[in-house]
Amino acid sequence: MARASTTSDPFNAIAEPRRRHILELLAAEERSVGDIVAALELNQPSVSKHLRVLLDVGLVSARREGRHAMYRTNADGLRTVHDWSAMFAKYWRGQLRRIKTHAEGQQ
Amino acid sequence: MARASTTSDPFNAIAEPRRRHILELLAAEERSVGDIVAALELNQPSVSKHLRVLLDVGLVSARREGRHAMYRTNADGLRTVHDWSAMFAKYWRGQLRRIKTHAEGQQ
DNA sequence: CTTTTACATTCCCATATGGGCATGTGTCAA
DNA sequence: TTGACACATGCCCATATGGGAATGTAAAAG
Repeated sequence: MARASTTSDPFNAIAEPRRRHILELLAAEERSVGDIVAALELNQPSVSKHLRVLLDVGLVSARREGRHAMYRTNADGLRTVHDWSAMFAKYWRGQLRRIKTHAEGQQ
Repeated sequence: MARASTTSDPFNAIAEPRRRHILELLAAEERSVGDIVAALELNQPSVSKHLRVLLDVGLVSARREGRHAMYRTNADGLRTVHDWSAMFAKYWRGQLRRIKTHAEGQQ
């Protein structure tokens, strides 16, 4: 078996740095493919392919406006990632330090 | 170009479901390879390879104890993932609902 | 209808797996 | 030293890319 598909889940989809950039770019505002191509330094086909992956896994939504394809990040799709990583928060050193600080404040 | 290396960053490393399982398993307590093999249903070589990837990217630490190799999750390495995904929190529908609820409480 | 614009797909190919199996290595026991 | 035990690596192979280039397609313009 090889590596799992990028469209199998959000974790695989965001493994690509460029896809993370795209998600960051489309988080605040809807953008056309051309805007993304201009913002990142990628060829149009590459951007379209990445958007396809993100669309398949549900991390972006698409809308057609005339000749323009408008994309937007579906932030809810990233809750899975956030929740998973949050499980480890209590083991962070910073967290322990915070707990320690809190405990010292109690004295 | 193909997909980036699994050891290039935490995002690529956690793209594998089995590696996420391993990280969950080793988050609370240090464990030997044999324990992990028993806990997950994987062959020993597969587990060792996944641990190698996690070690290279810094998501686990290893220690030698006699014939046993003890591994433990380095939770700090997941802060990158957590922080990144947290950027999208303000766009969550649940978050908006919470803001709305909060606003209603203000009235 | 033809052309241009804005994307989406397809092809080709080098690269990076991840699993199964075999083998090498380090450590403790006899 | 020999043998068993616990892992780590190496090999082989099917699979899934991701980029570049070329091509297909939908929609507005002329």
